[in-house]
Amino acid sequence: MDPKRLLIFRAVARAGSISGAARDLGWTQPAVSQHLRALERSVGCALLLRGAGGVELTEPGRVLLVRADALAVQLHMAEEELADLSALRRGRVRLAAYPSAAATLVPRAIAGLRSRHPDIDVELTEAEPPEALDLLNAGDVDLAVVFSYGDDPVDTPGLRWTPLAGEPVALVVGADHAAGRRKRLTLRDLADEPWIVGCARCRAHTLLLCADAGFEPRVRHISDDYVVVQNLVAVGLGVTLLPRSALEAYRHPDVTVREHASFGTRTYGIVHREGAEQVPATAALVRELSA
Amino acid sequence: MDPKRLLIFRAVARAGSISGAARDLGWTQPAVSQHLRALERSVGCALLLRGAGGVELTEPGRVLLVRADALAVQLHMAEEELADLSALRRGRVRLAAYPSAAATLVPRAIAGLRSRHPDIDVELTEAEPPEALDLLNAGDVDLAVVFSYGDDPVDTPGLRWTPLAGEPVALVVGADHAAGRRKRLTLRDLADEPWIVGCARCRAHTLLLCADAGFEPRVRHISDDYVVVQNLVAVGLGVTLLPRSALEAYRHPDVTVREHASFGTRTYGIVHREGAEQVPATAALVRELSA
DNA sequence: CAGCATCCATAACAGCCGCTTATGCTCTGG
DNA sequence: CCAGAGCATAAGCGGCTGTTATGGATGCTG
Repeated sequence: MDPKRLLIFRAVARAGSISGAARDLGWTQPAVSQHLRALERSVGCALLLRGAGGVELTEPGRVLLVRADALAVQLHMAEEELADLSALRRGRVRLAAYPSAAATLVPRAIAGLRSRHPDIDVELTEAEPPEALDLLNAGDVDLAVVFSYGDDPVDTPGLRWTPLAGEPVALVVGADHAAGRRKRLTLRDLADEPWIVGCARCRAHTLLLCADAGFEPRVRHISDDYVVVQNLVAVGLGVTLLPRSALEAYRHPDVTVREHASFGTRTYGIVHREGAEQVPATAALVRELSA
Repeated sequence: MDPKRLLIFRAVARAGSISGAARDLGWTQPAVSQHLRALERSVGCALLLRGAGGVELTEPGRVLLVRADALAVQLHMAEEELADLSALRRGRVRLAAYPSAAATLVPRAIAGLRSRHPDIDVELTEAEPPEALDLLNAGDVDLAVVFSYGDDPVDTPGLRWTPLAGEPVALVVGADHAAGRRKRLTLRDLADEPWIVGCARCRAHTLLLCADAGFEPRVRHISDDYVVVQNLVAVGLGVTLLPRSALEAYRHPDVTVREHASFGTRTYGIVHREGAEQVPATAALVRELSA
């Protein structure tokens, strides 16, 4: 049974005549008449009695009308819901972000989105870039904020990487460390210090920079957590490199921070599945994050 | 939004891939692919993310799927219900019948219908022919059992009259009436008796027959009710003409009944709106009544 | 009571939707 | 690295789905 014909039948029942339904539908009368004939043939019994002055439903017709109404309701609700989603009157985005972004960039973006579109829900999951990409691939999130040190962080096909901005990486030493008082501080100056590194990517970046500077750092502590790392530095247990956003999110009073081009930059950006940018709520959050 | 495309979308979501849905639908993959594109264009956002190995729903897609499922349910229920109606597994017929038919022919037909199709409901309204035709025209009943004295009882266009059978009309006199003992009894013999007549049609028939017999009857009592009429006759308050079915429905012990060709015949039959014979339950009852 | 308006059905026709075939691309897995 | 599976696109064609044209039946109305 063709649902389109069911809706035409409904229009006829509603209008009380075939001609009336045709006017309502913006069609000609024979078009409606033919559809009705086809519908009656497909269901095998008369749905309406033709008489002068209009039509009247038979018992099967009345039964069918109930279903046709329900069908129209579902269709209408579907249109309404999608219109809401498209107009950002409601929606949901599942976002993954690494900790320091989750503490700085992301809250600002969510607040901006909420002010413009109060009924868009954002579900945030904190995850380091590799894990965030896994979540994306598994379909557990729609969007991920990740960082990279220059290279393309995405290796899986089907994912799209959009870099947003670079942030300088800073050298962090204890506040009472002698190096902190130097006018020009280079990595080389800290070749003999114990080093603290973070996740695999950050660790690789540190090792690379140090190698360029001509030494191999002694890695004493490992932690992803920029609060932990700064506390270690603050009490003199080592030195480290941290991107600006981590220091923006949390700044221990007893550390000294030095930015310099030689410490490199970290790029952060957005990753989403191909096509996800077509989803209104996701696109809206992307705009907020890009702003 | 085209409901057909909604169902195609549902098939894709269900199959997990466009190719799979195409196989389920017995179509080729591009056909489904094109419908999806059209659907996504019409709703204005991506409904599914294409990836190697299949597709995955977006948030709008998941929302839409709920509606598509509901739509499919309604469509399926509509098909089921109409199939039931067509197969006479359920249904309803509203029937009007004049009293003596309602007491004889109709109960037999309803019983026959019930034995064959237990879930067809028959709603009986007792009504004399003119009123029955009004009920038909007003759409309050689907079928009417009416009688006539030879002429076509239907004057309204859009109604179809199907005579079923004729039944002899009998002369009814009191059991102790002298006329009852005559070998050959004619109307002429009762020219001086008080007469009892029924409804307008029956009355006209009686007057016509008497006029043919050469006299004008003195109409003393008027009643549609064949029990009332026979009781009047039984106590000697008059004579009357009654069709055989009225005497089959009720036969007072103290009346004498004489059938003769000269008393005429009454034809009973069925009237329904044009097209109503296409309604399964109505057609089934018509068959029972005609049997 | 004729005449007109309304309603429905049918026939014939035309355009476009909708499905097919054909082809190319990407990604996966052995 | 080469099938195998999945999806997109282009092009073509058949048939569905509209249209116009016409006729019959009913009912209102002057």
